[in-house]
Amino acid sequence: MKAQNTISQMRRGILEFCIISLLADNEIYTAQLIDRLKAANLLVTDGTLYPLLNRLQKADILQYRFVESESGPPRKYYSLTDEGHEVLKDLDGAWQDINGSVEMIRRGNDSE
Amino acid sequence: MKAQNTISQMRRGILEFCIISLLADNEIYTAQLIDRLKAANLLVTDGTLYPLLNRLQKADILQYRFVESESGPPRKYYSLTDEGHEVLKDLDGAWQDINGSVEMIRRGNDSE
DNA sequence: CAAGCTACCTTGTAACGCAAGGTAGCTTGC
DNA sequence: GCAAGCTACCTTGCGTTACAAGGTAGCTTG
Repeated sequence: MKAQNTISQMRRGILEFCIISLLADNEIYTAQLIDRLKAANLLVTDGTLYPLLNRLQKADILQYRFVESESGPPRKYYSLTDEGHEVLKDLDGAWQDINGSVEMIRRGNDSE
Repeated sequence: MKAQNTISQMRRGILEFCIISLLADNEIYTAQLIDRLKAANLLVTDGTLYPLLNRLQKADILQYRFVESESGPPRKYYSLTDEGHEVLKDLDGAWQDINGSVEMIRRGNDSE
């Protein structure tokens, strides 16, 4: 299917947005994040996620704390910083704008 | 603004989709395409567009014909191939799925 | 104390958008 | 009839990113 490349690209673009959204009100760690994304049909591997989380953390958008597990090594639980919440607001607005743009383009064609 | 990188990434992902959508019912050339995208708040330069159009054409999604201009060099007017229309259907479905995923993630947070 | 699981991280590859620079057809002014 | 300038198309080099594959180390279990 030739659309596949394009579709994964569309997904890529919103991955960061989804992660930040998921962390807005929850303190979760990587494996949970992957599960949540999977539940929303956004497949990701941990090799994608770890660099991304580190990048966002260095950008002061995310913070984490180590939490010891009952069965295994400690986990990094991530949450948004204050700045992260600001960024989320911006992204939310941007998402709605983009949505509007796409709707405009899709509808524009039908009438022309 | 730290959200800017992420926002351009979101836009990138849908650029190809928007281009294919714009060509669905119109035969247009590059400069017009840029104008249409600009009208929908999606800024692009021609350096981005030409390689993209060539790629889509090689993938049999787009076709073009040269049309002589009244004032200047001839223009490549692009349109969708039959396969391009198929791809568009797929992309349209994928877009709605992604939209659903994002909505699910955005709402999921409010209630948890 | 060894085997196995879980969690975190790194490296190498390929794709892409974009800025900058380049080529060539066509018109306009002299 | 030719030089200057505009328009349209295309290429190159760079930085960023997702992803697959491979690696390290804590913790539990027999």
